[in-house]
Amino acid sequence: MHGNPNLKRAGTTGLIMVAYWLMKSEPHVYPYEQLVADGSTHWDGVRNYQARNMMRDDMKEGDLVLFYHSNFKPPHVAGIARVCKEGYPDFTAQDPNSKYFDSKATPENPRWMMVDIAPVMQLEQIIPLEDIRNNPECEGMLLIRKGQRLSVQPVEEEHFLAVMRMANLSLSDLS
DNA sequence: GCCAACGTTGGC
DNA sequence: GCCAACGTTGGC
Repeated sequence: MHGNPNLKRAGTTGLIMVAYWLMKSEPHVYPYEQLVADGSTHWDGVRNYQARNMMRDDMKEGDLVLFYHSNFKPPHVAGIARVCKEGYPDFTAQDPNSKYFDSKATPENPRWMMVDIAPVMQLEQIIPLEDIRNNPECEGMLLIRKGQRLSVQPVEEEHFLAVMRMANLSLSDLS
């Protein structure tokens, strides 16, 4: 039960092993601009076991993240982020004053986990969901699978690179 | 605002 | 362990 056996962590540069993710945020709640203003943030409030498991087991420091704005017209990728702190307990689950409070979460069994992310680059032009859906290079991407609603999801390298190309970016632009 | 898809809960 | 009911997600 440890780690995702399907997760590829192939080294793009041959030196640094990076995996890719997509994280959804509602811009009315927490937009990419806020991540830039904050410098980094803890990704609290995820209450889905699949997403939790990925944050707990699979997301590593330096992994790259497509920061996605959901519940917005149009829904879109707004920027690139990176994981800057690996999985640790989501303390909001143990805070009775938090809207994410979960009475089953304890210090011994925190139940929910989170990672920290930091901004890497805001896209000069957002990439709308529809453009991703219409891009043959993005075929098979979880984001555009019917019924898919995971707020944290793995992204294959070829798909990450395809989205980057849509933004006229390459990996070297991120360093 | 609608609603399909999905995850969780809880009775049995 | 099944599954109906319910709540949430999130595109449209």
